[in-house]
Amino acid sequence: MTSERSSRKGGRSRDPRGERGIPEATVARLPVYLRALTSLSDSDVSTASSEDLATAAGVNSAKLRKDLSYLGTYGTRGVGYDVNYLRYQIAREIGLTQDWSVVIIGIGNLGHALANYSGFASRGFQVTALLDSDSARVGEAVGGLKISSLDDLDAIVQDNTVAIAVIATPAEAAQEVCDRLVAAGVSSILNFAPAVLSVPGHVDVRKVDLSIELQILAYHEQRKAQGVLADLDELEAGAI
Amino acid sequence: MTSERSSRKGGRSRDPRGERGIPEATVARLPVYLRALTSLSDSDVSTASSEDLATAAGVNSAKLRKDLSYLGTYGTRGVGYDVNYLRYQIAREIGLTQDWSVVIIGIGNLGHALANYSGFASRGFQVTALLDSDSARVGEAVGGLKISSLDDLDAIVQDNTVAIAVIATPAEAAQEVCDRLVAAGVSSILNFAPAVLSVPGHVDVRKVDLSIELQILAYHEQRKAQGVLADLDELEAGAI
DNA sequence: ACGATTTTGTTCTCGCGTTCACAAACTCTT
DNA sequence: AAGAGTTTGTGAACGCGAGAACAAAATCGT
Ligand SMILES: NC(=O)c1ccc[n+]([C@@H]2O[C@H](COP(=O)([O-])OP(=O)(O)OC[C@H]3O[C@@H](n4cnc5c(N)ncnc54)[C@H](O)[C@@H]3O)[C@@H](O)[C@H]2O)c1
Ligand SMILES: NC(=O)c1ccc[n+]([C@@H]2O[C@H](COP(=O)([O-])OP(=O)(O)OC[C@H]3O[C@@H](n4cnc5c(N)ncnc54)[C@H](O)[C@@H]3O)[C@@H](O)[C@H]2O)c1
Repeated sequence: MTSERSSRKGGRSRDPRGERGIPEATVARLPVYLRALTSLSDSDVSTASSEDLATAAGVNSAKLRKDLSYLGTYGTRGVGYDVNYLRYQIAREIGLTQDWSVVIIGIGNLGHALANYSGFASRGFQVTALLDSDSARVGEAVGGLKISSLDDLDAIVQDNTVAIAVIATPAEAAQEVCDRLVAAGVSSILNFAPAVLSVPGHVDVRKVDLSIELQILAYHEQRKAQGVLADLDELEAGAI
Repeated sequence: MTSERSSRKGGRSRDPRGERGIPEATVARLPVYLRALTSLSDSDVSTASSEDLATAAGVNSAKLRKDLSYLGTYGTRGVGYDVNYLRYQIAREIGLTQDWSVVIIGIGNLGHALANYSGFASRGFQVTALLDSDSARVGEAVGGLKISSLDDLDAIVQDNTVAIAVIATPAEAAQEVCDRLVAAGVSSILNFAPAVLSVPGHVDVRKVDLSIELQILAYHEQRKAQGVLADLDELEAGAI
């Protein structure tokens, strides 16, 4: 969706190793369920039905039940799901029982916003380094961290066992930065630059592209407008 | 995708009006093709084959050809596509031959970055207003615009015939802001707040959720790590 | 003029994802 | 204890999207 699909072949179909895999579409929804469960838990709700959860997550309840069924049978028929128990199970499945170290490359407009964002830490993602190639920026403190030089990348990735990196550089620099990240051992990348990244098969790339989102909205908006015009034409043609 | 599907029923299947619709998955890729074409055009390439374009866009060439076939038959067999002609046709189809007026609500960390971003204007999206509820922020100039009060929303939307709004407020405020936008006549919303928005059927919502993206990466990362462990076990068990 | 070559547009097939619908399993009431 | 009422988990049907494969259409070389 909305985004570049993972480069690995998806699906729950038989793995070489025989492990059960969760469908990609389901993986993308689990975080939404997690958020809904956290919200319910904060309101001291201890049990919720698939209908309740589905409403909170903005999906249809059959889909939610099927999604959860890939994790195991954590519900009780006639009752529903234990909010805290299910929350833990989803968190475990996604891998949020451990903390993840994240580095951000390119501390410009967007990089600053990301570095100052508190919503990552609260979900188990610890920003451990900020990197920029601009020597004028190196040393500057942002969100409690000092900006490091890109030359320190290898050392930083090793020291913090970083698996996830965020690219917020201009598009021209994205592929080169990406290559250096991969060489340093990073195997998951979130890319904000409007560029197609090419990576080896074991590396996952996801992209966030605001211009594309706006263009998709524009397409539908244009269609709505055309519909209105067509309706007007029908009226003028005396179709009613 | 990465993102909340459009609320309208998708697909190219027969419309009540009988207009041909473009599949949602194709719509999401057209902007990528557009970017690739622009890049080729800037390098003075006048003709490109589906293979060339597919490589530049990071997709498979059969998929690209099929996508383009929904727009019309703009290629020449044995030759390829005229870069500028195709670029114009895609832009027209998406609705980029007109300019779109965009407003941003919530000018905090992220809102500032968006307001300062030049990449929107260059793709036909004109940011015409910045709104915030914090009276201390109203009047502040950001990226050549002054922040307006949320109370002026109705007037601003009317004056600029705004169809598209970007929500960058905290999650708690998102639904209320959304309701006000819809009431003012906005029918396309790009939501950055980690909240499920409920809107009437004629309004399109797309969401950009960084925490979800990171969690999806974490899931795959965890799986890779488990795979390595399993391999180690096999080794220890003398499987080789 | 014509065969070889290139490349598009489209048909066909397969697999994934969504949704419906219902039996199974649990609780609650009497 | 038994029947009524809930709610889960899943089998089955269906539609959309991806990709392989190929016929049709254009160019090029001779
Ligand atoms: N600002 C936004 O709201 C926004 C919105 C959508 C997309 N984007 C995209 O995000 C990216 C960043 O946008 P921005 O507005 O922050 O840009 P920016 O120019 O403000 O910041 C880019 C930063 O990257 C650094 N940089 C450049 N080359 C580098 C390299 N090789 N290695 C490391 N750092 C390098 C620069 O020094 C600068 O600090 C761009 O690709 C942009 O298209 C930004
Ligand atoms: N900063 C990031 O990098 C980042 C990343 C991912 C998601 N987000 C999400 O984006 C949203 C904004 O993040 P941020 O870091 O900019 O937060 P922020 O707190 O810096 O900014 C929020 C802004 O919204 C304004 N606001 C609050 N209520 C409002 C209302 N009812 N109407 C209009 N304006 C209102 C506030 O005055 C403030 O200026 C949040 O929902 C956040 O979760 C941010």
